[in-house]
Amino acid sequence: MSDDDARSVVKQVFTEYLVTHALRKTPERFAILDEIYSREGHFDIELLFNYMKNKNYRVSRATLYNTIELLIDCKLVTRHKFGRNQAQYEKTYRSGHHDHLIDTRSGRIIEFSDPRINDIIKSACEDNSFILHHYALYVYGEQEKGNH
Amino acid sequence: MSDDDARSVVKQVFTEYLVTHALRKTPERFAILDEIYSREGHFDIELLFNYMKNKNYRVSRATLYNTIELLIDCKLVTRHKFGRNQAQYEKTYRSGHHDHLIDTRSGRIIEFSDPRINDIIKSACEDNSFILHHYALYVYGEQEKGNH
DNA sequence: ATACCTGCAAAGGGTTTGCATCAGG
DNA sequence: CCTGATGCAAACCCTTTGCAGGTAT
Repeated sequence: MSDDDARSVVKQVFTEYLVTHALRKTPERFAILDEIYSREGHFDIELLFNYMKNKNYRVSRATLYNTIELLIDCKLVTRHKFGRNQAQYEKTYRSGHHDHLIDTRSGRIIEFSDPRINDIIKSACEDNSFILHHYALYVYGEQEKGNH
Repeated sequence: MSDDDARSVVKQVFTEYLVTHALRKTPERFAILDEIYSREGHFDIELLFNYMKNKNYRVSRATLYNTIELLIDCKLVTRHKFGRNQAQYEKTYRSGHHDHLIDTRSGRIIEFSDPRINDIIKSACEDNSFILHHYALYVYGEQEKGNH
């Protein structure tokens, strides 16, 4: 599946979500989705705001906050609170679930994934009659110098 | 080990930390530590502030924020950012590591622990030459009604 | 035509900071 | 004594909210 294909699938998912919830398919909402899916890595609202401003696409911060909430709800975007600061976001579709090592000195974030985590989550949910929505595993520490 | 013993051990740990880092052993710092370790469950700064005010122990919020930072650094307290709101804290000494299921509807938090998580963290750190400080696993979802 | 949505700016709320005062070493 | 710590309040910053005007349906 090409990148363009992925972006059109994502657009479909969002469209269906909007229809199902009787929400309007405004151009801003799709422009935001497209901007997010055209980039890699983490971002915060301010960064997204600047990305779009630099393309001369005018969106207000209010709309960004509003739209990202919808995207989280339909699982196209994930929100993280790594440090003490503002929220970080990332696209989720076709990125596969992964977790994060956070270097507390540099703030750098390394992604990793381990298939065993799923089993643990599953049993924790079963044990507590819990219906999973999503999960996040954050590992804080420091990366040794010189090896990377 | 009794509760009182635990509290005195914790006080020792904190004292050593302060000495090592050439920080002052002020009465406020120990009063805050003691207040935290005399209670169970999660708390935020505002709650802690009120706890102490109600005991007629005057501490400023600034000191609470400052001190809790030290307690986190010496691993006597853990900070969580479950939702979008303010930080939640909990004492860590002798509570054993545990993780959290967060009911996104009610906000209720259930603790669980799974020994397998440790292996996963360890290998993730090894693979990335990462020196672990701490980690947190958050599982978001909804608890089924009627079973609890 | 009717809500809903957007943009703007102001309000909000948790956390941090500046500064004068206090007190531990 | 000297420097770090405290308390207070103001500043900060990210996020939310209110309102007037615009637009999807």
